[in-house]
Amino acid sequence: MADVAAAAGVSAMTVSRALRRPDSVSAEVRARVEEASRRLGFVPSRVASALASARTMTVAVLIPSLTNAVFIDLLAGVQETLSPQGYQPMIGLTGYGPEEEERVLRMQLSHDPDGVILTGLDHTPGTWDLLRGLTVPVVHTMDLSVEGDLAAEGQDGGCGVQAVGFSQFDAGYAIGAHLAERGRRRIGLIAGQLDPRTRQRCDGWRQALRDAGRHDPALELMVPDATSVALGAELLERALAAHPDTDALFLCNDDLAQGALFQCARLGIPVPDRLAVAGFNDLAGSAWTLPPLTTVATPRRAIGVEAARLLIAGMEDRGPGRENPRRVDLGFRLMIRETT
Amino acid sequence: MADVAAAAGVSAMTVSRALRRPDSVSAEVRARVEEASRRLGFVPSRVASALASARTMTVAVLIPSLTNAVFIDLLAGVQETLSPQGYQPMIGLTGYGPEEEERVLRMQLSHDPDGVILTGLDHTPGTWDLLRGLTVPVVHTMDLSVEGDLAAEGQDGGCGVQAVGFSQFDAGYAIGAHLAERGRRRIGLIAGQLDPRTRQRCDGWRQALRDAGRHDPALELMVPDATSVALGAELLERALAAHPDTDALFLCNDDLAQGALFQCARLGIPVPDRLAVAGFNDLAGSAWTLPPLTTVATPRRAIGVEAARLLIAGMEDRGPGRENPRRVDLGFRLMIRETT
DNA sequence: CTGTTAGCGCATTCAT
DNA sequence: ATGAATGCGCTAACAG
Repeated sequence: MADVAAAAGVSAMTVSRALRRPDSVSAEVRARVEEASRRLGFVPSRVASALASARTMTVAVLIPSLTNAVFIDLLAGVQETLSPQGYQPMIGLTGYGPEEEERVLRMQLSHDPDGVILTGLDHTPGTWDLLRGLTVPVVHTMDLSVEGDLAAEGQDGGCGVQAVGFSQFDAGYAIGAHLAERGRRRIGLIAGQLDPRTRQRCDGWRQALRDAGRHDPALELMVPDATSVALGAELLERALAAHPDTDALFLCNDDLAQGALFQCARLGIPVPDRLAVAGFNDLAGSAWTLPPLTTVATPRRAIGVEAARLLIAGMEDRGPGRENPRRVDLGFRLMIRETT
Repeated sequence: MADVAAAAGVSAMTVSRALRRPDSVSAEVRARVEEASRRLGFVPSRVASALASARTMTVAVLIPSLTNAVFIDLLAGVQETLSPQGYQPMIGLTGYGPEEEERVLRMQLSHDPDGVILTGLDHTPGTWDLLRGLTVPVVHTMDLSVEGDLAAEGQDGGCGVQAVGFSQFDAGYAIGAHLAERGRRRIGLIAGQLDPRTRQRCDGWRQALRDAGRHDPALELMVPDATSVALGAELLERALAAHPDTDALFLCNDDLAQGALFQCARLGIPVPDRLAVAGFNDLAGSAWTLPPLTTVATPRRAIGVEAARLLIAGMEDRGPGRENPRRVDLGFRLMIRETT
């Protein structure tokens, strides 16, 4: 920067200003600085800038995994919103574990991010401690649960928690109610990857069936494994073997549902005539299965975009306190297609 | 750090040492420092560390997009390898455009990464310039093409280029040869997302058909759009409408192939009896389609892991020059299933 | 094995 | 609108 300053015949400070806020210097000086800067191939050091200004222009983004398309979409929304503003997302992978999340968060915080985006509201007390100690904005995503909510408020010491997402419970309820409305009587559940959000969906589904007077716990098949097409195929077979009279199934993620659909075709089980099938998330391809899959479309990308927006708002205004607690519900859409 | 030093009764320098290389201080001092550090909740500032030591512990990772599972897998391999070593990947999205790649790279470089991982070998001259000017290791991935290779060597001024991947051309050739061996005579091609790697696959396929004396350019359907299940379904219909006698199809990515398979089922076209179908990449679900999809399994994750390993090797030894140019071919596997 | 000195490259704060 | 002085928090280099 000193070299550029010398070349432009100004002080280093003026170079710094000219490059960051061009209209804070005279037009003539600006031109000279820009020319010199370009000619010398000057690239400002963000590290030095960060140390001097206490702004790293990075944002910590913690998600459970890269193998679930849901979080990729979330990430894409975050990235496309932060990047144009000059912020660099730093990905942290928690592997669905609150303890690992705390560990990863600790690592990320050592980079002094200007903001933090987390998945879910289920964090360790240690994580809540860390978050409470931060002076930068924090946004939680994907989860808006009432229980988690209250717990969060409590944990966060009444300081308020920003969250963007939708009600997993309500979405699960919607699917359950839809299946019941279709006149199905033996409605089963297949779930994998039992994180809190999956559980809430299942809770919603269960409540809907109870409200319809058709809940049978025996028809619930829940396993801890990561969801996949292969697992869906396998679990469908297991579920039907155990309860051949099942006439509808809710699978907690579309990859499971797609696998189940393939397996139905293989086994010659007519869908939806003999078995109705519903998925969750409306993942790629779900509109094209045979028959097209009934599912719940979730606004993952939009959640990422909105979370990033809130964060930017909080990072821009360098006001004294943290901004107002806030909750953004982006809803969901029941996609009734042909498997139900 | 000064506070920790005071609490432990040592100098700040000793705290720094005790925390970074515990065995460089006496056991007693180490214990005192660790205790004080923990008690005060000290988290070293990486920004300051970076400025003082000229090592940011970050790595720039440039990929075309987050919507193609191939690059997610690559990214996962990179992340799982870098993260345990304390390196933080910084994702940059190029949108498949060399110009955008250069722009993004410039941004990333302002963060002073300790290493750079890129996708492909097709970069702008400006990008090559930037890379040549770096003193940190650079690894290119996914592409090992001879042409790109030579170009790269030229561009890089004989300095040598590190690349990890497989031969897209050979993989395409393998699929073409397989289809020909199966006795198919009217073998078509459907391709989207026409980046250099896709083109090389197509080139390989084309060469195989020529070698078999069965290449008909009329059966090639290439569109610039991003690949997807929906696009596969649509293009299958278009291809068959234009050339009803087609008896085999290579689709340049599995999502296209899965869509094509769905559409065949809808149109009542027996696979493989009337039409053989082959995909590429062996994406999730391809082993479960009806019938299971013949495709080429590509080592995306392994490429990410190996690229990160090479990078780490280069970053650890702070030797004078860049390490030896090197090329790592991780190969591919033809997965013959039932669609051919 | 430990401490001292100096400086990484900027931006904040104040002065002009 | 521009410049000078100062320090961000840590580590390299050297001394002891």
